[in-house]
This record gives sequence, C-alpha cells and structure tokens, in this order.
Amino acid sequence: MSTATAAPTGLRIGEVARLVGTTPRTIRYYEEIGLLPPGGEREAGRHRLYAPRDVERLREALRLKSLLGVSLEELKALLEVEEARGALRDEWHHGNPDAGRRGEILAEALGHVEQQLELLAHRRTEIARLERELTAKRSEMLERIRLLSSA
Amino acid sequence: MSTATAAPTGLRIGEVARLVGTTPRTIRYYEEIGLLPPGGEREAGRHRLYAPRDVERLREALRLKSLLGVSLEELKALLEVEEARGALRDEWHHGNPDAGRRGEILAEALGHVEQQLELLAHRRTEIARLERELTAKRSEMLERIRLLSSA
DNA sequence: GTGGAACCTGACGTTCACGTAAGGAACAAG
DNA sequence: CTTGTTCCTTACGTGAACGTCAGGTTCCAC
Repeated sequence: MSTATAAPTGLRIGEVARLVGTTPRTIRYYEEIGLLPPGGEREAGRHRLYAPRDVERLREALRLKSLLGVSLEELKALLEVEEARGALRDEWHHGNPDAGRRGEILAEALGHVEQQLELLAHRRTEIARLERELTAKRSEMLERIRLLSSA
Repeated sequence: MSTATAAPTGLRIGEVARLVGTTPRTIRYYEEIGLLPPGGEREAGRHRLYAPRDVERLREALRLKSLLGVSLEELKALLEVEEARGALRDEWHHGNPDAGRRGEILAEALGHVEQQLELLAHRRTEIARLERELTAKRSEMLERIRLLSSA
C-alpha cells in the first residue's frame, strides 16, 4: 500500500473570500472563534485549503447572518445543525453502524432545525405585520395625495 | 394673556426605558446621535420629559432595529418617514395651507415607505426560502429517524 | 427646607467584528 | 533557484453601540 497521503488540493483563502464576498481576515476570524472548522488539517504556517463544500457552508453562514442579523455567537449556535449533520455523516461512512448513536445525533439535529424554524417563522410573521402596517400607511398617503391634486 | 407656559409634565427617562425595555443611557445615546428628537424642549440640566407618543416612537424604532438588524445610521434613515409625517402634521396644523409644500412632503414620505416595503418584502421572501429549505431538511431527518426505529 | 431618589453632563471603559500593518514563510511560474 | 504573489502569525488599531463611574443638580414628598 502507498504511504502517500492524498495530494492536498483545494481553494485558497483569498479565492474563497472572493467567491463568497468577504475577506480573508473574516474567514480567519471565524475560524479563530470556532465558528468555522479549521480549513483542512495542516501544520502551522501552511496555507489553508478549502473544499467547495466549505465554500457553501461559509456562504450559508453569511446568509444566515445578514438575514437574521444575529451575533456571531448566536450564529455559531445556529450552525450546530450543520455540525451535527457532519457528525452524522461521519458516523455513517466511518464504519460505525451504531443505530442508537445515529438516533441520538439525528434527534439532536432535528431539535436544532425545529428551533431555527420557530425563530424564522416568528421573524417572518413580525415582518409581515410590519408590512401590513406600512401598506396601510401608504394607502393613506396615496389617498391624501389624490385629495391634494384634485383640489 | 397669561405668560405661564404649559406645565411641563410627562414620563421621565427611567420610566420610558423601563416601558420599552432598554436603558436610559441608550435613550440619551440615541438622542445624541440624532436618532431621536430631544426629549421635549428643556434648558440644560433639567430632566428630559417624554409624552406617550415619544414612547411609541421609541418602541417602533427598537422594533425595526431588532427586526431588520440594521445599524443605527440605517435606522435613522428609516425613521425619516416618521419625521416627514411629523413635518406634515406641523404644516397641516400650523396654519400653512400650501398645497405644493404638502405634496412635496407627502411624496417624499411615500418614497421612503415604498423603499421600506421593498426591503421588507425582500427580507420576507428570503426568510421564507430559508424556511422551505429547513422544512425539507426536517422531513429528510424525520424519514431517517423513522427508518432507524423501524429496523 | 430637607431628605432621598432619579436625573444631569462629561468622560473614560468595554465588547464585538473585524481592519491593518509588520516580518517572515509557502507556493506557482519560469 | 530565483522571483513575485499569496499566505502565515502576531499584534495593535478602529468604529459602533452602548456600560459605567464621578460629581453635581433637579425633583418630589414630607
């Protein structure tokens, strides 16, 4: 058998940042606070390398952040869903067919998803309420303008 | 004619803060950066006094802030709608029946409202999209759990 | 008019989320 | 093997949005 480890290929941090519309500094910072997993195993000093999957995860994280306006700490909690999915995938592939463990992980991830859904639903209805109020305001304004210009 | 000005009554800053769920410092800060109008005319050193209307405005501002996750600078821009409505009310009552001026103010406020509505609609559809994605994820998870427990 | 509570105005401190600069090492190309 | 670009780590800087403290004042109730 060959002792050669898989050729370490992947996107570099600058390219990733460009792809998702942020900066290398931000990516490193997210890794630093534990929001993102370290960019591939590497010995200190070597370049971080990212797979397309990592790019997608980052994109998703930034999307959640801008959409919900949450702190990075809250975002971290929200992203635990993905971590759980990752853990699950590991258990699945890594030859651990312990059904009980899988069930635990699934149940936990499910809980997180439902929590997120609650948050989103609440947010959405609040926004909808605000939209209705503003629409009413707009109608009133349009009516006033109509009255003015017909005078 | 009496020279007595109206008795300066109203809520004090601590009470207002309690009512809307924030702190006096925050209210003073908002006034400082021009996000809120000064709490009633007063000579330096005197206590700020607020009318119930002011409380509502503040509550609305905080609601927008938390809902949209915008900076105070953006929030300030959003609140210009209210300022315009205030200006309009002044023109209306203060004996300035200049229809042209009123039309200008109305048109401007209308523009701001429509801008806000666009922002909200966008936000809402993005959230809805995320909800659909998460709901799909949840279904998938539930199915997996079902498969596991039926094994 | 005398407490005591709440408020006033500065002014400095703090946390978050990065920006920026320095000195050096890794990496792709020739 | 050189060279230019990109990246590395470390560390200090920054703007936003307040928190906190000091020393004094206003207000309300007695």
